[in-house]
Amino acid sequence: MNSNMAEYFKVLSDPNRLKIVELLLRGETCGCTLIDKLPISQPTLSYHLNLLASSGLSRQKKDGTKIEHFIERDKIKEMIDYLNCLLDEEDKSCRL
Amino acid sequence: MNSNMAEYFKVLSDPNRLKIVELLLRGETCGCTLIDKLPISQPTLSYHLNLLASSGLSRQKKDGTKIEHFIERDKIKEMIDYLNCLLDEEDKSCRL
DNA sequence: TCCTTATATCGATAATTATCTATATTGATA
DNA sequence: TATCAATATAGATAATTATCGATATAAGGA
Repeated sequence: MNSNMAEYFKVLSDPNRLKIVELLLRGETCGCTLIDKLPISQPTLSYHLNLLASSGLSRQKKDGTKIEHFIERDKIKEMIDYLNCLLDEEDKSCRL
Repeated sequence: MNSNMAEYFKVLSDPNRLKIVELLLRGETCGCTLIDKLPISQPTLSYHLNLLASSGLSRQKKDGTKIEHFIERDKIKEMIDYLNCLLDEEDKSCRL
């Protein structure tokens, strides 16, 4: 169960990337609007958005010259399940 | 709310450190027993255990020559709350 | 007091990371 | 086709990170 977890946590471990995740989950979809809300350059934003996608935590959809980004909510849920599992002393089926 | 989150995620983002957290939550308390279950040297283990404590995710208690380590379960709960908050579109009180 | 066990510190290092500027590519539109 | 907007790539870099071996410290027990 924890196979990908360290990697997922790593994705959320950078403040700017975490902010990006928050914004994507609050309605933003486009790098072109994210860029104005972050203290980073466009190439750096591109780097983060790619990292997000290649970790599997987001999915991309091309729309003309734009790219729409969507957080994979199920992956966040997996993280929540994992953490609950960590805290759960009873559930032996909770394979770590 | 997300003030410490990136840092907490960073603590869990290293596979060996995550394993340490799992072991501490499954009954281990001592570096001296952890060391046999991890593919790292004693100084590296010491480094991770210190990082864990200085992030606030664990607490230490001296016991003679040993040191007992305890995960702060409330901090893990905070992480769960934060992630739930991320996914929750309704709750406006969920300040990110 | 010496030995043993647990832990910490030092110094070094290879790898990774987040960042930048400059430039290229891609696709839509005037 | 020339231009513009969005994104990507290249190349460089400073900072951070996880790791090690060697050694030091601290505390308990024979």
